[in-house]
Amino acid sequence: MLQLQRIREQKDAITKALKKRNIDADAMLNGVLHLDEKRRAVQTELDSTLAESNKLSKEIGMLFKSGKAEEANKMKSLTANLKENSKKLGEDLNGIAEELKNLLYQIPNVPHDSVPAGNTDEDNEEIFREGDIPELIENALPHWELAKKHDIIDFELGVKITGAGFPVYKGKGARLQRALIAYFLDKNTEAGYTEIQVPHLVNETSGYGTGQLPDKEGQMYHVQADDLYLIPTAEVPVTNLFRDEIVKTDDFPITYTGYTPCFRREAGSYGAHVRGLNRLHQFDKVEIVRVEHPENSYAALDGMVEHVKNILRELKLPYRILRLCGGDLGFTAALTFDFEVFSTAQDRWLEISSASNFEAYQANRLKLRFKDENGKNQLAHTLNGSSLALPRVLAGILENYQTADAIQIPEVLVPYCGFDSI
RNA sequence: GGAGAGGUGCCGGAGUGGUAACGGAGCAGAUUGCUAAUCUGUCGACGCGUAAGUGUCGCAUGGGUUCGAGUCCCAUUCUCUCCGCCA
Repeated sequence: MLQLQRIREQKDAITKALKKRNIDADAMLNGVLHLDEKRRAVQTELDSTLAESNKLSKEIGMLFKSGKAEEANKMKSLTANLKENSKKLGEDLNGIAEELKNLLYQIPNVPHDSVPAGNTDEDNEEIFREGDIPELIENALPHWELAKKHDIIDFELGVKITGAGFPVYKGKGARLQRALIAYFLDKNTEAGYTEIQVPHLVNETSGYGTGQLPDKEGQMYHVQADDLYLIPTAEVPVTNLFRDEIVKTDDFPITYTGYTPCFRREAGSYGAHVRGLNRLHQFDKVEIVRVEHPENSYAALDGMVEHVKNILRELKLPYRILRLCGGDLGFTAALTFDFEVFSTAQDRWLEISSASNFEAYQANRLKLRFKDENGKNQLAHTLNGSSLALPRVLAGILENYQTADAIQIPEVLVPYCGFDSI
């Protein structure tokens, strides 16, 4: 969430920036400022009430110690009023703080200056494009038909044992999944990211820490018996490793990579665009997460973008990079670059990676801080990106590498697969 | 799942109703050719104050009892040990 101090100091600028998300935040921000003022007034009053009653208690203690029980008992009566007041003020303070917090939870991150205004993905700004779109054979097939033809993914079987959106990978298909995971992890560790394995279920606090809660409550699978959530992305457990931490400046940059399955309810999706691998309830992803000094976070984001470019180059997939517009930007992000691979057989772009800088928005919820040169605690910046999400990479490979009777395996993956065609 | 023990600051660790010892780490300042050592201070959150300062809160979490709670009571939660079950 946004820092109160920032709202106090830059309210107008924030309102203006949030317009790029098509949000009129003026009323909410005024509400925040109003509650903040109220909260501080109540706290000041509560503090002085408590200070007085602490003082009296101390005196009573001294009197008892020196045997003056009668005087002490007399003083006790003085505390009754204070006690009543402080109880009431305490309740007020809690109520106001709660209200303030709930309001702050509803305000999304402030978009970076470079974020274009816009409503939908059509307003995203293409900033880079690379790779040749291959000439496909005649009667080229979309990946779901290729998957069936070569018997490497069985969607019906997944429906049988779980439901739609839970594919079963078979034979070379399964091996290719494993190969992609290993390849991505190797590329990331080569680039300096530390490989990590994290739990696939998280508690509620973690969900709040990275901002999935309360904003996306209905999008996560919730295990009610144990009140745990299946992770929608490794971002949640990995970033939450640093919840309530004060890191050292020397620790920067903190860089992790991890493979996890991701679980998303995708309530509300339908139609042709969710066919095959395009949108799933369970999919695999290798994620990169960084914790950075605020001064470096945008350079780090550029670094992540370069890193993902390299991988796509090696895979020889045609891709483009988009700067997301305000309307398409995630709730917690300040700036996001999406990577899209061109799916030749479907004749459309598929999002396969997304790299974002959250600035201090997540860190504020996480209480993830570092000590600056003056010994003051400051919020760090968090970033993450996929490198990469498997299903659409797989879709891109299947479609773009198809031949009349086989699918070629990209050269860099051959050592990981142990075969060069399907 | 059953029984027991426990959770104190960055770490270790004392503290059975009178307002968080002590040790160590880190940081800052002082001091001494250097390294090191020594001394002093500091350590989380939120207020008030231009500032120096100063107040409140923080002993797993949330309540309660009390003039006063780390300490007593209730609930929740996590960890450890033993038993059971088990990849």
